[in-house]
Amino acid sequence: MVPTKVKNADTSVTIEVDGKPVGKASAKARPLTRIQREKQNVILEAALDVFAVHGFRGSTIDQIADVAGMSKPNLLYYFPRKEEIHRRLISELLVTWLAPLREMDADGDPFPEIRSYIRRKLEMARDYPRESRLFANEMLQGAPHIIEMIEIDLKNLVDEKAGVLLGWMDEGKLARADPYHLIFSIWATTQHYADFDVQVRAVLGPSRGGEGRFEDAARYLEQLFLYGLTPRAKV
Amino acid sequence: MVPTKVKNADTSVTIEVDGKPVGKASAKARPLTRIQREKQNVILEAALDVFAVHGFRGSTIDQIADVAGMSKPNLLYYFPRKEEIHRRLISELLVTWLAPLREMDADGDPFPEIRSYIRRKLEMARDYPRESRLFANEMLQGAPHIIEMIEIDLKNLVDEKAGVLLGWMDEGKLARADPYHLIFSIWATTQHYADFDVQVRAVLGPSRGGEGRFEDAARYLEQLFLYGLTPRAKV
DNA sequence: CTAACATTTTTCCAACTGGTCAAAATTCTT
DNA sequence: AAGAATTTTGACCAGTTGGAAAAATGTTAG
Repeated sequence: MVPTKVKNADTSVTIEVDGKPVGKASAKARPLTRIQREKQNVILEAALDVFAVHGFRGSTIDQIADVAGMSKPNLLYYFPRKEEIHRRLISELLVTWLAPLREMDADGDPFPEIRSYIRRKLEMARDYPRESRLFANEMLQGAPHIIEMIEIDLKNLVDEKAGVLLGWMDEGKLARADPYHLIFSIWATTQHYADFDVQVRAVLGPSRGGEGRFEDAARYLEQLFLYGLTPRAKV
Repeated sequence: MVPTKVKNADTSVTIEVDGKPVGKASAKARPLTRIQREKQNVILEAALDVFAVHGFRGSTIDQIADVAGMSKPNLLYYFPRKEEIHRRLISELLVTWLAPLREMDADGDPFPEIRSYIRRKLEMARDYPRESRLFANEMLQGAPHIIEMIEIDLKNLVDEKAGVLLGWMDEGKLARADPYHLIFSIWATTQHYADFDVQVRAVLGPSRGGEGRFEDAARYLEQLFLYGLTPRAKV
């Protein structure tokens, strides 16, 4: 009874015995060829385009293959199922997505730290809007594919950073406020510029809806998080 | 050549002449029967459930019919096409959605006004999360069905309210800040609790993720918008 | 150059999709 | 209670969808 290699192109090589899959065989997995690496990236790029707009169910393999410039069966040669593509995108995403928060440094001072956290998130909204929308789509659906990661990895990270924020508050360097909702409000206000981009642009109009809107947003948010909207004596 | 009534069940009765639709005939439209009103509502409810999670393309008539507890052809008797259902939901939505902002009163004082605007939006996130998600889904897709309404009605309303905010700033009752981004930040922070509900709950954990989260959010946001995060001497 | 492997294309399929239609069942009106 | 109108159902259809299989074509290490 000799195991049979069924496919190589996919990252996760499937091994069968008597026609039944017996799990990944990392030992047997060959290194990806040049073409495999390139094509997988092309596909993931295309899939990001499509999934970000239509969500998982609303996207079709045909659509993705079309954007990727290849035939559907050819695409399926690299990712044997639609879910596989989505899984890859989503899991890569979470790492990238949490990076800015990870960088928030307990040894720094709260305002520079929060300020640059907001900046980084805003830059991500500007430079990676598709990723933001992919994430938003997943959330809207109840995060079916990443709920455990959210409940464990994300929660742990946020718990830790909430602790950092509380520390700063104890030192009197930061106003006392719910650290969790503080983090939520940073997420919300920054990702809004990616997820609701159409609305933002439509409301700002042609004159103010250009690239400058991110600078305006950064300035405004900085003020909001620093001082709120209470008028101050003199600036 | 006598016009023929083709359907009555739909709100928009179609009249045909020689088999070609010649537009709505509000004159001929009979009042909806009891069953029609009831069933249409059942369908719209079900569709809201489904569309809010899966978006337009990702939702199927079968799914909606299933949730509505009727057969697909029966559902199609009331709404002859999928788009019709979606259109109805979306257009009803926009009216409801803008109501809280409309209520912001130029003659009031800025802080009570902004404060209750935030409360109202937060209540909507709590009580109408499906509507919020339907809206978010539409935005993520680039608002294909409501772009003109966004560009005209919404923009006009926001322009007007931005004027109100600027007025308050001129009077020195409100810190000078970009009024458009101010409004965006209220939208973002409040709708976040509907659209990213899973995440919020997962991060807060069972202890703090209960219904109380909306009260916590309200308290936090109030502080944020009022004073920001700069520590104040004494509360 | 060629055998072994990787890639691509062609063809196909079963399940699902949005939607039609006529007949049957129900409800309403008189 | 009967006839008319409305509502519901079941059978059906053409197009789309995710995916399988195999043949055809490319690529590359020896």
